Amino acid sequence: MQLEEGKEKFIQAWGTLGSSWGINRTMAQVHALLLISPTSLSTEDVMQELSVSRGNANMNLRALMDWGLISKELRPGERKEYFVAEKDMWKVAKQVIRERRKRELEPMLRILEELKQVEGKKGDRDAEAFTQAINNLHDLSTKADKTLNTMLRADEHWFLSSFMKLMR
Amino acid sequence: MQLEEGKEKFIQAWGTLGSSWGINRTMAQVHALLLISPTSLSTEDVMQELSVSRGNANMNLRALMDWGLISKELRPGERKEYFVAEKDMWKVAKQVIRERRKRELEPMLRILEELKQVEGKKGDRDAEAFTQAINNLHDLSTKADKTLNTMLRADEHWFLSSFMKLMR
DNA sequence: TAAAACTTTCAATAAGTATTGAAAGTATAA
DNA sequence: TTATACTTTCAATACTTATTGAAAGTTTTA
Repeated sequence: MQLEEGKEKFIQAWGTLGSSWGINRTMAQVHALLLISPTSLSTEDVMQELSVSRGNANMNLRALMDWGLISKELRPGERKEYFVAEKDMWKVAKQVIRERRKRELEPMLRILEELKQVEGKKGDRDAEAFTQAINNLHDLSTKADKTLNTMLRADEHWFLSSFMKLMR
Repeated sequence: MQLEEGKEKFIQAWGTLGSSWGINRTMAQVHALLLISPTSLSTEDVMQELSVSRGNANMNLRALMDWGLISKELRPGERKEYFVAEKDMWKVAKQVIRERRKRELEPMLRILEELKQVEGKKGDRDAEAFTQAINNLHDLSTKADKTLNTMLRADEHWFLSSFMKLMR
């Protein structure tokens, strides 16, 4: 396969994967583009490469900054802003985990804690099933939260070798 | 908080969480409804409780079956089909991991393998950055795949206690 | 201070996804 | 076999989310 075809394919695939993870397609494509780019790119470059409007490029570049997946790079003597992606995939994965934990897991934990306070007549099957489900879910979520937290503190070597060895 | 309000809140929250994970809101809500129901429910029950159409209820119940998160329950002497959700949250989590691994991680691995074959002139920075990114990603994905595979074989006790102890 | 070079916003619109409901399909019972 | 009790399908439609592009905003340079 030729390089251009490969790039195209990768950008497409990353965009599709993003969609099934609740990430807007263009955002994932911009990320893919920057991941495989040896140099930093401007908004114009992104518009050009992906054939998207200025507004769209701008909005998704900002979103990627919010997620901590890319950063601005200022070239001396130039006014335009350029963007680079973090290239270390383990760092990328950790950052995504960190953000989703903050944006989804933690709010869900707060809701589950609130729902543990639900009152139901003792002996009511509905109330018992509810309490049971909420408690189990809260328990699992708490454990997942702690596990993720630990993973995030671990470095790649630890995660990928010691941990792997232990697991097999 | 009263039981009814709690149920409502949980169904809403689960639906919202689903959306940010690429899962259709109604599907997540049907799942939530069954998770907190002490008895199995029919399509009619689901339509009633969530105020959705027959078509919608049917389609999402099927999708949940495809994901292996709920199953049919036939009541002796009744023609109608009833559905129950797996209540063990660890099993639920494992099943979701299993499915997403199959539906997303594995296809992505196949694509990355294909993209490792991309030809680029030696010394071309673009080609080198591309190859580098693909290789790193393939490497991380393979490791994640193996780790998930191992996790799926582990039982709850192992995962949540031995593993947790080791991690801290 | 004004013009130029850029970035951001946002209302309009397009594109994508989910939902409805009635009709068609299927299986059981009479 | 026909009627009944369900389940499934799917074209039309509603709803949600993403995208555009022009205008407004901001910063730098002359």
